[in-house]
Amino acid sequence: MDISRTQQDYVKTIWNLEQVDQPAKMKIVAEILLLKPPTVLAMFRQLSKLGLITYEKRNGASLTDKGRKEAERIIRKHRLIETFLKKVLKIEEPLLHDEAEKLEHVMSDQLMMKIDEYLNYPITDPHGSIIPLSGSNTIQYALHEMEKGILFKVIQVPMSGREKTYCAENGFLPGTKWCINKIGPKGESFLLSNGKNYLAISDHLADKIKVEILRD
Amino acid sequence: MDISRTQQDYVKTIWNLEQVDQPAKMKIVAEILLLKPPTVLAMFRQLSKLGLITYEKRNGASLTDKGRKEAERIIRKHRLIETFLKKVLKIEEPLLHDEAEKLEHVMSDQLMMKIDEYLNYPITDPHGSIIPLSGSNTIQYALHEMEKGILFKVIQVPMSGREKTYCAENGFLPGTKWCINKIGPKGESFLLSNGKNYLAISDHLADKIKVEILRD
DNA sequence: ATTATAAATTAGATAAGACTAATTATGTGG
DNA sequence: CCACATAATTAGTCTTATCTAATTTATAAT
Repeated sequence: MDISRTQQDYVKTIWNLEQVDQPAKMKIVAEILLLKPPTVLAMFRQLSKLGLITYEKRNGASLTDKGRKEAERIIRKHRLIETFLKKVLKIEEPLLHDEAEKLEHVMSDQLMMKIDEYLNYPITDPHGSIIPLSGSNTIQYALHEMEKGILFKVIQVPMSGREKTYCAENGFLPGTKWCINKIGPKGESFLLSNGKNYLAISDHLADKIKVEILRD
Repeated sequence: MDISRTQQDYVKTIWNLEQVDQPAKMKIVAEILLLKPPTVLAMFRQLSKLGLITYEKRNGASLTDKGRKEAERIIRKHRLIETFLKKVLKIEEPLLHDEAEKLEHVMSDQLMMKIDEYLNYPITDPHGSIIPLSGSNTIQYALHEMEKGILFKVIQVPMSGREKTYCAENGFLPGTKWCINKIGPKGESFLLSNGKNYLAISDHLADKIKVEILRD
C-alpha cells in the first residue's frame, strides 16, 4: 500500500527533524509544511494508524522503523534526483531542489535504480549529504571509495601481517566507528578520527579495508 | 493559474482524441480515464468555465486555443521525457510510458527547456511521434533535418536558377504541404508526396529549403 | 409516430486534505 | 499554587474529485 504524497511530506519532515535531534512537535511540523495545527494533528493520527509514527502529546511524533524506511526511500530519491539533475543537466539551485521536491514523489523505485546505476552508485548528493540506501540492505564499500566527512563502521581489516598489527594497535577494529577527516591529493592517504584519536591510513591499506556507511 | 493534474489529464485525453478526429464524447473520455460519466460531465463544465474547452451535448468536448496550448504543453513534456529516459537511461516500455505519464505533470517548463537543449531539440519521440513545440513559436527547419513520415509546410525554396524552376514546375512552392515518404541511405535524397504527386529532392537541394512541421 | 436503447444529466454521498473559531490542557513564572 | 501563555484538541465547514442510483433526453429502428 503506497502512502499519499501528503503523507510522504510528513514522514520526510519528521525524518529531517529527527536528523538534527529535534522533536517533531505539531507546531514545528505545521510551520515547515505551511499548514495549521489541526491539519497536522489529523495527519499525525492517520500516520499513527498506519504504523508509520508514534505520537505523544507534548513530545511530538517519532518515526517507527516502518516510517523511517518510508522516509528514507523518499530522501534517497530526492538526493539521487538532485545528483542526477546536477551531473547530467547542470541544473542549479534553486531549481535543483524544487524539481527534486516534486519528482521524489512520482519516480518509481525501478527508475531510481536505473539512475543509481547511471551515476555509479553515488554516496553523497550535490550538497554533500549522504544518500540513504534503499531497503534494509547495507552496502559495504572499500574504505578507498569513501569521501571526506563520511562516518563509517569498520567491517573488515587485513587478517595478518604488519598491517593487521598497525590497525589493532590503533584500535581500528571491526565494529569501531570512524570519520574521514582528510583525504590526501589523488586519494593517496586518509586521515581518520574516532573522536579521540587520529589515524593515518595509506592508499594501499585503504584498499584492503571494508566499511559500512552510518546514516543514523 | 496552473491547472490541476486531473484537469491536465482531461485536456490531454481530448487532444489525443482530436488528433485522430474522434469527437471527445463523455462516454469515451470516461472510458479512457477510467471514470464514470457524471464525473466527466462535472469536469467538462469546469474546463468550459476555465475556457479550455467548449462542450455541446451529443457532440462532446473540443479544445479551445487556450486548451490546445495547455494540452500541447503536456504532450510536449511527455514526449520529451520519453525521449530523454530512453536515450540517457535506456528505459524501455512499459516503464518508459508509465514514468513519463507521471513526470509530465510535475516537471517545470524550465527543466523541460534544459532537457530539450540536452537532447539537441529532437523532433520526434521514441515512438516517432512529433514533439509539439512550446508556446506559439513555430520553428523552421531545413528540409535536410527532417525525418521520415513528417508532414510539413514549405516556407522557402531557392529564389533563382535551375532549382527554382524544378520546384515551381512540380508545385513545390511556399505554403504547400508535403510529407516525407522516403529518405535515401545516408540522407542523400528525399522522396516527398503531397497526396497527389511524388517529388524527389536531392540532398543538395534539401539543404536550401526551409520548412515548418505541421502538427494539427 | 412510437418505442427501445444509448447517452446525458441530476441528486445526493463519500473521502482526503485543508481551514477557522472556540475550547481544553499543560507547564512556567511569580 | 495560581494565572497566564502556549500548545493541543474539538467541532464544524470547504473544496476537489470521485462515486451510485435514478431520471431525462436524444437517436435510431420499426
